[in-house]
Amino acid sequence: MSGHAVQALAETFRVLGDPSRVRILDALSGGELCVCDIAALAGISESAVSHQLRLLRGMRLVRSRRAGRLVFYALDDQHIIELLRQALTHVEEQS
Amino acid sequence: MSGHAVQALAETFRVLGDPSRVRILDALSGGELCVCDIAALAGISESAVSHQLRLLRGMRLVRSRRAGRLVFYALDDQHIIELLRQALTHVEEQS
DNA sequence: CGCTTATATGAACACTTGCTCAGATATTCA
DNA sequence: TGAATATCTGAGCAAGTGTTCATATAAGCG
Repeated sequence: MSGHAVQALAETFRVLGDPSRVRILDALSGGELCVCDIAALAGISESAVSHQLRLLRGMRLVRSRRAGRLVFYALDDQHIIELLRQALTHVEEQS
Repeated sequence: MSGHAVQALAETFRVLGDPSRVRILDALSGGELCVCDIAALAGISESAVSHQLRLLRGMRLVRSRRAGRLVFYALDDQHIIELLRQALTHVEEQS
């Protein structure tokens, strides 16, 4: 495996390796949501959600769309959701 | 998704979210190796490898077997390798 | 037993991370 | 325009992370 591939792999997993981001992505797996609804569903402050969304947007895992005062976010990387799903079956089998 | 599942998912991804650990798991994907060979293949100091191997062993991702002065490590979780493989195709398609 | 080699371990340190808080920006509506 | 609402942003901080270094443990061998 090339050094670049190692870095990219680790970076991908690192983004998924945080409970808040997992919650956010899970919330978005049901469809587009505005920031305040993500915050409510994930149980995180709106500021913290906003910070994380910026990170996720930077990594092209989510995309945003403004509608008036609201900004809607949606998943923008089907592979990531596949990874989440596969890992979920893993942790469920494990315990 | 339950709170426990979120925690378990994030923990699983967090372990994979470090270049050294990715390199170690990649080295082991070819089969059982002793600590010094893992260190040489992954390009990490033996001490650092030992620390990471303890973590990986604690999470049941690898298992160890002593043979004289050597300790051989091997992958102990096929799901994790599947995750690595799937993520690898992801990062390759992405760029 | 002493010497050597392989691995494990603990402390210390630099660096990163995710949060909160305060304030900025953007948009709508009266 | 001014007030209200939604989101974003930067600074600061407490907690966590991965490494190195020194040392400990374990096993083989003379």
